[in-house]
Amino acid sequence: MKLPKAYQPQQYESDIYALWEKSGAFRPSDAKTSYSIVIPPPNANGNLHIGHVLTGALEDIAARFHRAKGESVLFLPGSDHAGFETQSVYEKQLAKAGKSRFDFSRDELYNQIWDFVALNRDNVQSQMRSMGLSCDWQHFTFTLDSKIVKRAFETFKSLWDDGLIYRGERLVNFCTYHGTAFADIEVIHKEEPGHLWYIRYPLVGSSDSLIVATTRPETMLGDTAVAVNPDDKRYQKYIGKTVKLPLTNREIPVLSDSFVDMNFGTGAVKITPAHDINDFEVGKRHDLPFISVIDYEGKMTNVHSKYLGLSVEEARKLVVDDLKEQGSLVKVEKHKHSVGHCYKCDTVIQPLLREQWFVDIDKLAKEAIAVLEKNKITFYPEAKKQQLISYLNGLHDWNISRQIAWGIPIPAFQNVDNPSDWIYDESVNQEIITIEGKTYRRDSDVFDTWFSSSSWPYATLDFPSSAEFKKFYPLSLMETGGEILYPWVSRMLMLGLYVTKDIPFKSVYIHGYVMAEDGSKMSKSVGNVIDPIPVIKQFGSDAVRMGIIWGRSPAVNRGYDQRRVEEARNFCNKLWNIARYIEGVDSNQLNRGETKAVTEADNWILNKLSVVMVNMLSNMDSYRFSEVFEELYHFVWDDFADWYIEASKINPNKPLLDYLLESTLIMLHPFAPFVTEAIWQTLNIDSGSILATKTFNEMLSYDKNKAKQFDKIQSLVAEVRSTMKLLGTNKADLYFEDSKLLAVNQDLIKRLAKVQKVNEGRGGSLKLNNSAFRCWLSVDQAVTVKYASELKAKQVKLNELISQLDNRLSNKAYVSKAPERLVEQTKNQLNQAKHELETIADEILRFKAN
RNA sequence: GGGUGAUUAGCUCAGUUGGCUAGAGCACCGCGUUUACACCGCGGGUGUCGGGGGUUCAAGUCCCUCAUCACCCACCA
Repeated sequence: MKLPKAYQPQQYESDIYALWEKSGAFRPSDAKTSYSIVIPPPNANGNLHIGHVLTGALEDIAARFHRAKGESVLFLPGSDHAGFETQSVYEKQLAKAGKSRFDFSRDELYNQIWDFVALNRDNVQSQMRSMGLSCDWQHFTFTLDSKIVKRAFETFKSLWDDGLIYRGERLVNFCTYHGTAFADIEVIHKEEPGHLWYIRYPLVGSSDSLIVATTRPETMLGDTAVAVNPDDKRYQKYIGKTVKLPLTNREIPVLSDSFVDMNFGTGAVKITPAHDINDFEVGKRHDLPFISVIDYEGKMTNVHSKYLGLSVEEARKLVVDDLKEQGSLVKVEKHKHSVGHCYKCDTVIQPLLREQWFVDIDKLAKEAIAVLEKNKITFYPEAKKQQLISYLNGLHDWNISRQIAWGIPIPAFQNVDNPSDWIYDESVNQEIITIEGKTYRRDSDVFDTWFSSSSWPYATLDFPSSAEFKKFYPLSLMETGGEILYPWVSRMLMLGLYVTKDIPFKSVYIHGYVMAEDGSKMSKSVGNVIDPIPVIKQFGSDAVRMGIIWGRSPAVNRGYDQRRVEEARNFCNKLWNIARYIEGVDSNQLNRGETKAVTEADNWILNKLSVVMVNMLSNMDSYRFSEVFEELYHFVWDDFADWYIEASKINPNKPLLDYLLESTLIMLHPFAPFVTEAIWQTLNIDSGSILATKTFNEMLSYDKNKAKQFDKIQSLVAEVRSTMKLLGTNKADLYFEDSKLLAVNQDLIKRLAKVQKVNEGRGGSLKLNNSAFRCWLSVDQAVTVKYASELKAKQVKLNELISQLDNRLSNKAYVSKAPERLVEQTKNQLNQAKHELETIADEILRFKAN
């Protein structure tokens, strides 16, 4: 025997992966039909976690499945520089060494992070190999590779040329700790308890005053107006008047704007255009001055010297104290409100004025929505499509400037003598350039990561003219997690449509999260992140993959469950032992040479196999990974091992066993690539070939009637088994009458049903009533008493069923409206139940007579 | 404030266009050692499909409503 008793994954996995790579098994073939997946690149800065097994396994299953269908598959791996994410990780390291980013220039920092990332990149790749991912490593792409950078530049340029990019001074979400701006989506809003301060603003030239309510009193130092609703009768007389801003000498206008909610606070709102997004809009509409009173470090600026340089919190306290002292503070209420925080360091995000590059989103979003509404892209689950549409509908212009070092520099230069003169230039390795005698300075900012990664589906394929782009674009599948539906999927769609004039992918599959075992979210700070590598070492890569995808539906979060992994490990071993059994079957047995079905069982298993194959093809088309796996699992374990192999011990058909094993290995390979290949190689099935490149077997023909005969044998066996268990005996003989099928299969039934003898002819004291045959069991008189009570219970149940079926059939509406086959089926059931009931009634009478 | 999803066996969850007496794995109970496998085999399920209402011949599945939980989005000063 070449196969040892149990499958030991550790002994095979790395050799097998090396074999695959060496043989070029993962290179796209020449086949015309193509299938493509580009991996959502994991961060290059750390380790993969167990969630990556889910995403990787799903992609790999799809890739291997399509390879087995004979398609040319491109499964492209990559890793992500992950701009700000990675910089924060690196900054934490710096902090440990007692340094900070301010100790270095941006270029120095960039180079350091480059080295830091390079250390980790191989690690991630080797982890992906451990998971068995069948990626084409020759296509490996890093998000700072020149083709990705070049694509970002060109996209920026064409957006600029088309007037879809502008530089503007707008309010941005600014983290004063990290010193950079964020897109709206990167800000985490939290509901927090706060206060509502009511402040009196006296009218100029009158003893009257207006009272405004605010949650951020310190920003009053930057107020440039007070606004009321034009329909608010209380305040109409004040519109156009002027109030005096307390704590300052400034006088500011009272104006009307319909954005003001008459029912909130006092109905009069202080307007701080430089520090509040609504106020900013009001300021623009009414042409107000913009006074920044908070700087990029979160300190007070442009204010009276007593507040200058204070933090926002300190200033708030002092302003409130001063207002109180002045008598301007009318009252304070407790108030819950939503506050934006940096998603990385939790610092309160300040809306600050800053010049940034913005993408005008309107047209891009509209086109994306149109494509979605026309169902050009299939979503799994479908609900995600509608969510994406809603998101796109509410999208604001997109700030793509980041004030960090780690990222792709923005290829724009500013005229040092004329700040409004910006030009596009790709010489970003220079800080200063001279063109036509004018000196320009490079924008020191870098692109938002999502701006460059939006091109991932086509930049990786060398858009626009490569053969690969033509063959593999749009991608067949974008498989990713729900957390990046908005930041990434939406942008790949918008910019993909803009750049390539085509959808970037045909399907989007959103997986759920692998939660911790108790159902909570895995997080580094809680320390409940599961590292897949030790689990793979313990149970094998296949077991972890199958254990994780098993029973998971798209977009449903679910805890990691090690028991599933153990079960999957057992399943690998089951498969191993099926192979081991077949290996040991004497090849000089019957039917040597010709692969065809002979017995009822042979036909039956071929029928099962073809049903599984058909279902697999259709279910994989709609990415029902778990259903496909579960069906294969039950085919292998229940049908193949428990029934067919057991039956084949009576009538061995070695060529058919070989065929079944081969077909099963091919079908299961996408789910369990290592163990299937290990068996394939060890037994040298199909001399020297590699399973990973095999296509599905042709289905053998079989006789459906013969297959059905085995169903009958199966149910007889099941009835004998359960009856004997019920009686608590393992010693019984089976008698039968009038059945050629049973006569031929006496040995088989004896073995499967575990009776002592099978005899043709009348005999035995206990009639079986479920099966399609006239059969009796001979058992001791003593145990039949127990059986009688069981029969009575069965009688009750059958009566219930019969009346149910009777009712259904006497319902005219059912008979006339339900499909014919259902009505027919119901009739058959009724007849069968009645027949069974009669048999049981006879038996009960007989027992009474005894 | 808006939106989405969930609620099915002790546990974790399937159940696609409505259609067999609603399933899987685990757990649990019993029996078992036979040409592979104890990481095994055989047998064992009385579930108000969250509550209520509706549509239909037929509802776990479609509609309405209520309850609970989870997540997402949002500029109420």
